Amino acid sequence: MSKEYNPKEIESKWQQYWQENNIYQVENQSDKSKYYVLDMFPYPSGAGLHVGHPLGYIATDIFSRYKKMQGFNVLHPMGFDSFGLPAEQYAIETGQHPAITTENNIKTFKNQLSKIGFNYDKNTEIQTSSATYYRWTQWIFGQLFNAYFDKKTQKAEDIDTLIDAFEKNGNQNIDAACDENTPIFSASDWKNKSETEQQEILLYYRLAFIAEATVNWCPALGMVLANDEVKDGLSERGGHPVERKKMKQWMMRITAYADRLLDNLENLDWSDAVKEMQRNWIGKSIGCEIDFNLTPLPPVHLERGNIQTSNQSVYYPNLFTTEPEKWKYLKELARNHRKNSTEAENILWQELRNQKLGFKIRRQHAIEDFIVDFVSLEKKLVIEVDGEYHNEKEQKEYDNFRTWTLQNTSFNEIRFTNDEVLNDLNNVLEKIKNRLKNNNSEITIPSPNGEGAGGKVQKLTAFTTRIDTIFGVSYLVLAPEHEVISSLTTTEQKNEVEKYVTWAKNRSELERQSEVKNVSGVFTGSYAINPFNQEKIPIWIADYVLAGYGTGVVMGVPSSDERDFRFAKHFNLPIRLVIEGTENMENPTEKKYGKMINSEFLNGLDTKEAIQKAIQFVENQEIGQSKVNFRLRDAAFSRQRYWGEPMPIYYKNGMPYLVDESDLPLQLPEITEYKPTADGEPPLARAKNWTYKGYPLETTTMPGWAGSSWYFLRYMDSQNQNTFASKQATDYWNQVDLYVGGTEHAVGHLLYSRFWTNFLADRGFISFQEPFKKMINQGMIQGQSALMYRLKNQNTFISWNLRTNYKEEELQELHVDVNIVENNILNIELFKKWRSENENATFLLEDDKFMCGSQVEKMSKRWYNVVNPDDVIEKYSADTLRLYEMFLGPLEQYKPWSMQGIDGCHKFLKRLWRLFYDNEGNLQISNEEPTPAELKALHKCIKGVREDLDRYSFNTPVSKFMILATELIELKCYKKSILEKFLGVLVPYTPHICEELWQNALGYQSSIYHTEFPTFEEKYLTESEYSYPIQINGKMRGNVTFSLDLSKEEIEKMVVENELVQKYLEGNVPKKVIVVPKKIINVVV
RNA sequence: UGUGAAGUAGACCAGUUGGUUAGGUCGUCAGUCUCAGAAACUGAAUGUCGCGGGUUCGAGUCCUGCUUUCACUUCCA
Repeated sequence: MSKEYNPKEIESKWQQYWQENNIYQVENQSDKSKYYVLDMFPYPSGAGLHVGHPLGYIATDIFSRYKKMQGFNVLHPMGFDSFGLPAEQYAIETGQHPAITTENNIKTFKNQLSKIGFNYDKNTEIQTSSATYYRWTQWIFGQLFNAYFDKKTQKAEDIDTLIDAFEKNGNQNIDAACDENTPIFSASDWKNKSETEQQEILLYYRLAFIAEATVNWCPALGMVLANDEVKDGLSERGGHPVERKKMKQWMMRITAYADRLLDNLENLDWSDAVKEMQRNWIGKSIGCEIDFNLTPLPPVHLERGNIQTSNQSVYYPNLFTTEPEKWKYLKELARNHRKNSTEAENILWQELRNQKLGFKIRRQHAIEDFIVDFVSLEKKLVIEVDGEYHNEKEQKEYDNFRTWTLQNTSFNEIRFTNDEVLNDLNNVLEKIKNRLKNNNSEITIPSPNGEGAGGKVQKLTAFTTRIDTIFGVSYLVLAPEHEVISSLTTTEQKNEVEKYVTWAKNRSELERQSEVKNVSGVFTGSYAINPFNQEKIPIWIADYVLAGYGTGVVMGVPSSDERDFRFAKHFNLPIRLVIEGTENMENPTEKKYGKMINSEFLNGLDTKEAIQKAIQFVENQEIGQSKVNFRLRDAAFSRQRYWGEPMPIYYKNGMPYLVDESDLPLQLPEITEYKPTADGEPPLARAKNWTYKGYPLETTTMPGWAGSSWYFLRYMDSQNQNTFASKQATDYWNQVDLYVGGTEHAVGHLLYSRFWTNFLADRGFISFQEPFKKMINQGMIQGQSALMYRLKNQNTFISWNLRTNYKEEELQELHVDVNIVENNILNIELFKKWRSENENATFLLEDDKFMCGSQVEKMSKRWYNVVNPDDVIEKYSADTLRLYEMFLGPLEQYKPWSMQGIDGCHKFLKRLWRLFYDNEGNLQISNEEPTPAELKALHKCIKGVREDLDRYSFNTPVSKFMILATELIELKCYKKSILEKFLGVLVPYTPHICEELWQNALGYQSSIYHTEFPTFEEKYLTESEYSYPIQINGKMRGNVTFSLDLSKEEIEKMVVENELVQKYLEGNVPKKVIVVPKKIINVVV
């Protein structure tokens, strides 16, 4: 019987053979070292696979075969993330149970996979929607419900520990991750609470908890989405608009793990891109919260003067800054003060009097209840000189009270110590001058504090990471949603503010994000006081401030923040430079770090020092504290859906309780319709008797990421009935050694599964914190669409290169099915059949062919560029498909699918076949001893392939196989000892053909899969002689052969004497001779 | 805006710590086979390694500046 390479016959044969012999079966206990390879959990969609899907599976299949042949016990399972939206949507539309659709889809999926030659241990397969699986998803949920996070130990602990602590000491000494509004209570408070009240408190601490939260509600999908499921204000799935809505929700306290999730990234062998995305998503920023007091409305009785400024008349208090009644008493006091003034006061007075600084300064002047040292009534600046006693606590309080009062009267205050005046008078005068110049009292509009919300708002707290720039603050901005807005808006500004807030609130998330560059905002009319220099700064509202981040209040520092800069420019607010070197810059925000200037006690410090010193000041003054902020929010866990895991929760007096472990799984009930109920309840509300022990059960289900957050653990021990996976199994298999999948899960699945794994480790169920040690993100395979032109309104198609003969508006560009185009040449017959209207079309040809154009875009049905792997296998073979997908390029890279190269791979397999069988199909294997040249070619290949695979380079071995085949053909080498090693390195890539040749051509009785991966031996690559390339001045001039036994010096000597070298030397003596053994010789003239 | 990746023949990719005349596949061309074509087989040609500087005996590889492309990200104070 003659033997041809007939893939159809051999491929199905061996697929069956492997299956029957169960050669992929995994032992769960072994003395061998383990290796765990995993593909990202597929969702079995109904659409079937296209050629891009198996890319990662082929790579992992190759890698697990490689590892197995190296003697590892390899776990490489496959299963299905089978809860999900498409099946449910289909159920809503057709009434068919999602379980049935899902089952069918999985069947198709598995069928397609097995055709490619993948084989998985059947016993390990899991499906998230089967009760034997989700029973444990529910159990883990229960563990999360019964746990809280201790911040001191940075670990999750049993909730009972917390209850014990409450009973003994209340919660004063507890440092745990909890709700912001958790009240403080004592042990007796706790004991006096009812059970319901106690449960309510516990919800503030549980890692799985219910809370009123603003969620992303998608009305079209009828469900709540997690932050990572929303893109640009639209749902990731389906692209429906998403709105913010307050709802009671199950949540996961992932924020408790923010620090751990961030720190652990360090040790993961993942791409920098994904790590960076996770870092950004967690968004840790270390900063400082700082209070800004508001300037209140001056008491009415002070308004007795009238000062004419440039163009308007504003009321201000004049000389008489206290009431006549008070003045009677204060007059005496003031006189005494003048008589007994300190040395410092006297020295300063000499410099201030007679308008020496350009303004009239008064001495010992009474304001309200106080007598101030010096004052400029015109600029409303009070100058105080403090004696020693000002450092005492009581005096400090008194001073603060006075400062407050002065601010009430719209006076500003500048204060110096005796020492400063005595030792550094010039500096003091400089500061006073500056303040007199800058104190812009003319525009002062007093804050309405005392009106509106009853004057309760006395301060605003801002969050900043750059407290060092505090002296550059020229305004405050609030988010439009901020609740204090109404109480601090002045009557004059009320209309404008209301208009703006309404406008800003009605803008969709999408608009807000896409119009980043548009500056908008409105002034509230109120002012706050910079606690560092008592300066008065206006308070604005702008939508570039997000209510959900920090405190919703930003201190505007136009000189060092891009957005603040734009804002200040737009609204003409002052820009104060605080960093050295920004003085002459058009945009000072381009230099963000450096030495501080114009910043009083921070001057001269660099950014880091200044931040520390400023935080110290803030904390000493008790006007704020250093604070760490995260962008990460707690994750919404409820879905108003049917096709998901039911929560093992029932309600007693409105409080959630866990279903007993022994009653798990809580089975998904059968219902007749999968839509929400008429009054908006989730579909589970339709279920009959949806109760537990007479209490109502939770009606929302778990999100898609619940099941996929721990599936890699179940694979380790998928049949276990007693636990989610035995400790023995998880200890043995440990982390996933190689995880392959797309980048689209960068912040969703990959963050949640890290969270759950960390949690399970904390609770002692497993002994490692991180699920995936090494990850490779495969690039997408893009489609290559075929394009053609048709004359508008005519049934005439134009071959591609003839299009230039027509005007653009005469032509219509169309996509054509790529499966009927080969090498850009259209198969006209098939095209006519493709669409009935093409039957009678006219074709204008070039060189008797109809050419198409091509374009790379996403592989999608819409563009008719989907290539189905089944078709490729039908036309070529599964081995060809596997080889070619790897050959396309590096795994991580995005690359277009093109049929152009696939021929080459197919030809390679045919050439391989011909090494075993001659043209007539006769076996031509010989048992001769191999020659050194043959061994060298083989071992060069083995070495290369091993090195490539060890660094996860899957495309490069392919070309090494091709080179070896070509070399062996050239050498006419049909020797068994060489060819069997060749099959050994090749079998992970093309298992079918290799198994066939192994058993039927070479005559082995058992599977090639059980052989060892060929090892490389250095001795075949080393030679006794080496033909050295000779360079003269770095240029190649020829080759000279030397024995490898010669020393460098000997070679040097011989090189110079060499004819060839002599020719180029032209009688000169070489300056230098470089000999690199086994590499090169370079002669420098 | 930031982060990451990448520019090597007509196309898609290799090129490991600097070291031979930069490789593989497709395509192109020629030959064998054929009445002819397709297929198959055999062979050949094809490169300013994005641009400019630098380091070195020697640079596709290291450093630096510029430039182009792609992916993800994007008001986080």
